[in-house]
Amino acid sequence: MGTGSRPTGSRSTSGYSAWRMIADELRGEIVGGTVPPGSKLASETELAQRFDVHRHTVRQAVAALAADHLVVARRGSGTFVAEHTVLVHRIGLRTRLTDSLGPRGAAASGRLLESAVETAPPADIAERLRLADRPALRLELVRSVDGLPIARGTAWLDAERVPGLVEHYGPEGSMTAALRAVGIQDYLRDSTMISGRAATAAEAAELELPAGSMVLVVRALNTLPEGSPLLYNVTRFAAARVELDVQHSIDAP
Amino acid sequence: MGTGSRPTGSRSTSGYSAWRMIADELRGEIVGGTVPPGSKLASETELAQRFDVHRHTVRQAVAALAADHLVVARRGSGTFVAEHTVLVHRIGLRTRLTDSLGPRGAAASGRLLESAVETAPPADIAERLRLADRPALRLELVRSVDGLPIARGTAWLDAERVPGLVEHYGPEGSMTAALRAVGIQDYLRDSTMISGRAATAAEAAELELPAGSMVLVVRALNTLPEGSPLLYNVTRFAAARVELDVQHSIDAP
DNA sequence: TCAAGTTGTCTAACTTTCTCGACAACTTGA
DNA sequence: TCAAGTTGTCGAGAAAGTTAGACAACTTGA
Repeated sequence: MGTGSRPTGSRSTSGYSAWRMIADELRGEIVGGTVPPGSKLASETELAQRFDVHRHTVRQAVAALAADHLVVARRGSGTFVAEHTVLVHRIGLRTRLTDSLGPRGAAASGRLLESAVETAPPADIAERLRLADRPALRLELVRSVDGLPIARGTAWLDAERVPGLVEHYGPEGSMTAALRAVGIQDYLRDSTMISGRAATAAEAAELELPAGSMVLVVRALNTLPEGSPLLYNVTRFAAARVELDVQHSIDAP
Repeated sequence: MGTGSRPTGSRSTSGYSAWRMIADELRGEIVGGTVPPGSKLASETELAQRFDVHRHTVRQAVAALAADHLVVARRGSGTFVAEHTVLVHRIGLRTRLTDSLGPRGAAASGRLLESAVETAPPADIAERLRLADRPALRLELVRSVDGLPIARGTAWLDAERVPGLVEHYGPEGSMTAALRAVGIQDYLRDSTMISGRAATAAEAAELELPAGSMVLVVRALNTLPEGSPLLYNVTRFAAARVELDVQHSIDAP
């Protein structure tokens, strides 16, 4: 670290560079609404004074925000807060990833990375899907909007209940459509757990995120209307690109 | 960075130190269930080989995990995955922060940092609470469990609708109890938005987190049973300590 | 046209991180 | 008891990453 006093966490700031902390600070103000979209950010000189660092350090922070498409720098005139383009993912009783992606949902596309039948799935998966000793079907998925990856998911199903599912998982990558093709018309969201952490290297690569980016981990169990478990999903959303909208009311699809 | 090949994001790994990436990797495996609680982590020598770094670098990563109470190192025998102690926060139609904190909810305590009547609240707040030109009451809160801060919240209310609320917000810090004291018996969760980002310096300090830690931002609007808005909450949870449990079914309080 | 203010680029100095080696302290099982 | 394997500690050198200062290129408004 440098010499001056600057925003400092309570402990162990070590290894977390000044420009990163400044970027976090500015990001908080931007997404928190303190600096509205379209407005001009304080100049690099002013920000350097405010955080008591060299202008170049501020530039690095601003560059990071620009890489996230949060701001746009224009030489000669200034740096401006971009229009917020976070996607909104609805979570409700009848959540479908495909049709839940806000205004730009049309451009969404899913891609099946891999599928496999696991004869010995992890114990927690087997328990949640009440597999007993039946094999599990595992799907590895990536969902993108406008060419930008949004989420990396792992889906688990009872392999014997959804024969031929993989063949029906088309290029648009709709789980709902694939399930319909194997005779399952409707399913409901049973439970949803949400947590957050830093992305692993593999996740960061697959989501085209810089190292150390945040992911929102959504673990969801979907059941058939009569209650038996059908689909267990573990989805890692790029936190910088997605916001989750929890639906409480009795479901308006 | 060093010379060897190691887990590397798709772009801009710069400034994100090797030990941090290794820590993210191990954290992903631990919370993802690949390495179950109680099991022994690979030895520092093995991990150094696996990530192609010096043992000292691995030690720094493991030290970070130990600071998060995710692992416990025992000299002579090894490093072990700790029992998971994340708190579970339920989010549902009748969510109350006070009574939603899993098995250890009893030890929870809230603290009022500051309260103020804002004659000119932010536009988005005024709109959500349908304030017109009435003043808003703003409460700044910190919630801790076992002495460890869990969440940092900002609550907004219509100041004229809840006169004397602050005086009733006791040392246990229950919003529900305070509202009851001013005559509001029941309220419902209307909408909940969840996002994630790195903590700002102030948030990290208040939550006693290392710089750059992740927060889950939950923005919730609560209404009276008849539908008029009552309480707008912006709560930042320490992602390392809390998991959100979304309740979909018709509410079992 | 010009001055002031802005972002972009370059080179150099600095600080931190990472590497490397060696040894100590402790636990476990043979 | 002992050997093997583990985490803990120390010191010093090398390689990054980070910060700093000066100047160029561009925009805007007077």
